[in-house]
Amino acid sequence: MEETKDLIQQRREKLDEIREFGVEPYPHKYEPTHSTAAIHRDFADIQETPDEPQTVRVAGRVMTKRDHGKSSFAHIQDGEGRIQIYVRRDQVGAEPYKIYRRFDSGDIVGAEGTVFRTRTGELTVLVDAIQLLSKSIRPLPEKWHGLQDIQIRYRQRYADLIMNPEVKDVFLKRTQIVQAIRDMLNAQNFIEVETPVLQPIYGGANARPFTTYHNTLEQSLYLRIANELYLKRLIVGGFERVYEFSRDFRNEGMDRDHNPEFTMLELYQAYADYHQIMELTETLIAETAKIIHGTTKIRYQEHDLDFTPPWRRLSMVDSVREHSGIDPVPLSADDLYKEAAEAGVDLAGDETKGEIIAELFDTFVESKLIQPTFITDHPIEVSPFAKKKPEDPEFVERFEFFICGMEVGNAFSELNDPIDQRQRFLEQANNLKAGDSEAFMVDEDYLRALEYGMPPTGGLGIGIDRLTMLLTNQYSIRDVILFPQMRPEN
RNA sequence: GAGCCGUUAGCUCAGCUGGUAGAGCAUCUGACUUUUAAUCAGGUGGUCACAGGUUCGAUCCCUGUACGGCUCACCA
Repeated sequence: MEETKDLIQQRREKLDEIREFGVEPYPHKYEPTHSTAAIHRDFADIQETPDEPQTVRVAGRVMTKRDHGKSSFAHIQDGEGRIQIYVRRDQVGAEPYKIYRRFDSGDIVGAEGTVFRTRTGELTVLVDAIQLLSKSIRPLPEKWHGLQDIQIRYRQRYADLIMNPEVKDVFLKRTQIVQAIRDMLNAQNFIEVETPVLQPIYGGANARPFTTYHNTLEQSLYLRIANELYLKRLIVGGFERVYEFSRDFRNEGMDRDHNPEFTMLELYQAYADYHQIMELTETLIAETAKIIHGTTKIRYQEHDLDFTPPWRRLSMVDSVREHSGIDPVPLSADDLYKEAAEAGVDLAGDETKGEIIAELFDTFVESKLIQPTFITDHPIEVSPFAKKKPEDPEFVERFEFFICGMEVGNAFSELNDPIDQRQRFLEQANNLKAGDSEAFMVDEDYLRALEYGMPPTGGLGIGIDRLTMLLTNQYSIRDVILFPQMRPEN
C-alpha cells in the first residue's frame, strides 16, 4: 500500500542489513522441539532457574519486543499461544545480537534456549541462539487495541487471525463442530460422500444459481444450490445412509445470515421418516453443543437457549394460528387471502392457499421462534420433494427448525413416488416459465433414478454456518466464514 | 434495491456554529542486562476515502461516487 511505504521501506532496509551480515532472512526450515503451549505445560512447575536446565527450540511470530540496551524481551506467538523470550547480548554473542536488533514485531523467528521463570514469575526462554525464519516487511496493527476495522478484518483475515485470538477460536470451534457431527454420523454408519459442485441441472432448493460454462463440453453448468438430488440418487444406488458437507452457492442477497457460498450438511437415511430425522436432528445438535460448551444450555446474544431434547414441535398451521390469530384451516383460499392481506401480509394475489400460509408464517412466526423449534407439516406447494401426509394431501411430511428467528435446517420424508415427483417437477417448470426465477427445471435423470425405486427415506439439511453462529455467539455469518464475500477494494 | 450511519498517520481514536490537523501505540535517534501497554529524552510520519460545489477560506456545509456497517426488501 502506498500509505505504508515508509514503514515498509524501513523494514526492507533492515532486510538488506541482515543480508549484509550473511544471514538468509527466508531460510527453508526450522525444527522446533516445543510449541509455546508445550513449554507452558512441561515447565509449569519450575522455579526461577532450574538446576538442570533443558534446552528447547520454539518458533513463532514476534508480537512484542522490549529492548533494554544489551538485553531484550519479546513475546512470540505460535499456533497455540505465546511464550516470552529473553535475549541477552552476552548469551547470544555480539554480532547475533546486532542482527536481532534488526528484528521487528511480525517477524517469524526460531529461538533455542533454556526455560526459566523471571523475577515476576513469567515462564521465559533464555535464548542461546535466535534465528530469523521470515522477515515481515509490513507492520502489524497496534498491539494494545489490535485490529478493529471490520472491513480490514474481513478482507485481510490473515491479519485478523494474527491479532485477534478470539477470532481464531471461533474458527477452531467451527472445525470442532463439523468434526463432532462427522464423528456422530460415522458412528451411526453414515458414509461421507462427494457429489458434483458443477451441475448441468440445478435443483433441490428454490434459489437463483450461479451459471458457468464448460468450454470442451460447450455447455452451461451451474454451481450447485443444493446436493439433495445427488445424495438421493445414492440412496437409490444402495448407499443407505449418506451425508456430505456441501459448499452450496446461491446467487442472491447478502446479509447477516446469507453469504453467496455457504456450507450445508445434507444427510439421507433409508427407511426413516421425518419423525426419526427430527430425533436425529435434536440429538446431533444437542450433542454438538455439549462437545463445544459442555452443556446444552448456551447464551446467544441476548438469549438463553436450551438445546436439550426434545424440542418443541409445532405444525406450521398451528404456529400461524398461534402468532397471527388467523386459522387457515377452515378458510377458502380467497378468504384466507383477504384475512392475510388485511393483516398486512404483502401478497400478489395469485397465491395458492398453501403459499399464503407460508407467507403468514414468514411474516408472523419465523422471527418469534427463539428456542429451538421444529415447524412441521408444510403446504405441499412450497415443498416439491416432500411426501404428502397420508391423512391430508394438501400438506407434507416436512419440518424446518428455527433458532433465534433463523431457519437452521430443513427436512422431509423424501418423496419417492416417481409419478408424483414428475408432477411436482412440472409445476416447478411452469412456475419457472411464469417468471419465478427461483423455480427449477425437470431433472429427467433424477426421475429415472426414482423409477428404479428409492426406499422410503428421511432427509435433512443443516446450515452449518448458522449453526456455528449460534454455537460461537457470533452475530453475523461473516464472522464464521474465514473469507466472506466482499466487493473488490478498488 | 431503499433508508440511516461511517471512512482523519501503519494501527486505535480525538478534532468545538468553517480559519488547511492532534493523541496513544508503532516507527526512527540516544540511554538502559529481569521487562511485560517497559521506562526516560528527542524526532519522522497526513491528497482528512474520491470527485465536484458553496465560501475570502472546507476534515467540517451541500451534491455525486466508491467501499463498509446497521435496518428493511429480496432470499421458502
